[in-house]
Amino acid sequence: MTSPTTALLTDEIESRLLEMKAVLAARGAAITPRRAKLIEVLLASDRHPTVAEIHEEVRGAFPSTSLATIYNTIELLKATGQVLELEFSGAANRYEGLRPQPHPHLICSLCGAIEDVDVDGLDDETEAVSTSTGYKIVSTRTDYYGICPTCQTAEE
Amino acid sequence: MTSPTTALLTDEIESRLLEMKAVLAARGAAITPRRAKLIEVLLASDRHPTVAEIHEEVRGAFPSTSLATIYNTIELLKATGQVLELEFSGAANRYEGLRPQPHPHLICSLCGAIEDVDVDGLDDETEAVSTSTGYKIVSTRTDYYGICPTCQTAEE
DNA sequence: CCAACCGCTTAGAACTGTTCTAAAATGTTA
DNA sequence: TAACATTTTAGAACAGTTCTAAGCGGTTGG
Repeated sequence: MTSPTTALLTDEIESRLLEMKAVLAARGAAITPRRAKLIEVLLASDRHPTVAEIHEEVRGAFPSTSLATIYNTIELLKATGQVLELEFSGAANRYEGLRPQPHPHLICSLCGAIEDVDVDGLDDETEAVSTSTGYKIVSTRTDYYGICPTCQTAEE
Repeated sequence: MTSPTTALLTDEIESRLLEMKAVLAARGAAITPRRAKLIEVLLASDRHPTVAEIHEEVRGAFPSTSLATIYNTIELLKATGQVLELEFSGAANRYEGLRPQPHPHLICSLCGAIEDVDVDGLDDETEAVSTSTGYKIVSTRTDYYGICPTCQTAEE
C-alpha cells in the first residue's frame, strides 16, 4: 500500500517521535496527552506549521486546549533543541520537528510554501566565517525567497 | 585628518546618499527635510538601526516627526530597493542603506551586534538552488548567530 | 485517607512592533 | 487665490507573543 518513500518517511517520523519524547522525559517533563498530540501534529505536518495551526489541530483531539499550552510546549521543545523555529517578523513563526538542526529553506513569496532544501557547502562556509571573524557560531539561518514553479506557470 | 579608510567610507556614503535621493526623485517622491535626514541617519549608522532608533535621531533635527513618517519612508525605500530590511520576529526589524542587496550578517546573541560579513560562494549556491528546484529566486537571507570575540572574552 | 505540593493548563490581560485611518499641514500648479 | 496632490501627524487598531493569576490533577508523605 505505502510506497517505499512513504514508509521511509514514516520510520523517520516514528524515530523522531520517540526521540522527542525521550528528551522531554529525560528533562523531567511529563508527556501529557496534549504534548504528545502536539508532537505528532508537528511531525505529521510537512508545512512547517504555525502555533495557530498546531493549536487548531490539537484542539481536534482536546478541544479545551489553550494557545498558551502550545506556546509553552514549543518553548519546552526549543529549550531542548527538539524543534527548529523559523522566525518571521510580519507573520507567525513556523516550526519544524523532523529536522531540528538549522538548515536552509526555500520560500515562495506568492503561495507561502516553505520547503526544505539541501545546499552543499554551507557548513564549510560557516566554518570559514567562524575562523575568519573569531565568532563562535551557534546557529545559522538561510532562506531563499522566490517564486515556486507552480506559481510561475500560474502567473501567465 | 581622516584616514584613507574613513575617507573611502565617506565617499561610499556620499555616493549612496545621492543615489538614494535620485531614485526617490525619479519615482516622483519629494525629498523632504525629514526624508533627507532619515537617509543620512541610515547611512551614517553602522549599527543596522531600528525604526525606533532612526526616529529618535530624526527627532533631533525635527522634533515633531512621528513614527509613521519613519515607517512610511522606510516603506518607500523598500519599494525602490534602496534599503535592506532584516526582519526579526521577537524584536524590531533593522535596516541597512549602504548595501541594499541581500548579503550575510553575523549577529552576536549576547551583545546584539550585527555585522556585515563576506562569504564566498553564496551566489553560486543560490544559482544552484534555483536550477535544481525550478524556483525563481528573488532574494536571500543568510545569518550567522553566535558569540562575538569581545563577548567570548568577557564571558570568563 | 487526607493534606500538601508540584507541574500542567486555562483564560484573559498586557505588551510590542507594525499598519491603518482620518484629519491637518504643506507645497505646487493653474 | 483656489484647487489639488503629497506628506505628515496622532492615535486607534491589529497580530503575534508573553505574562499572570487562578484552577486542575496527580503524586508523595504523614
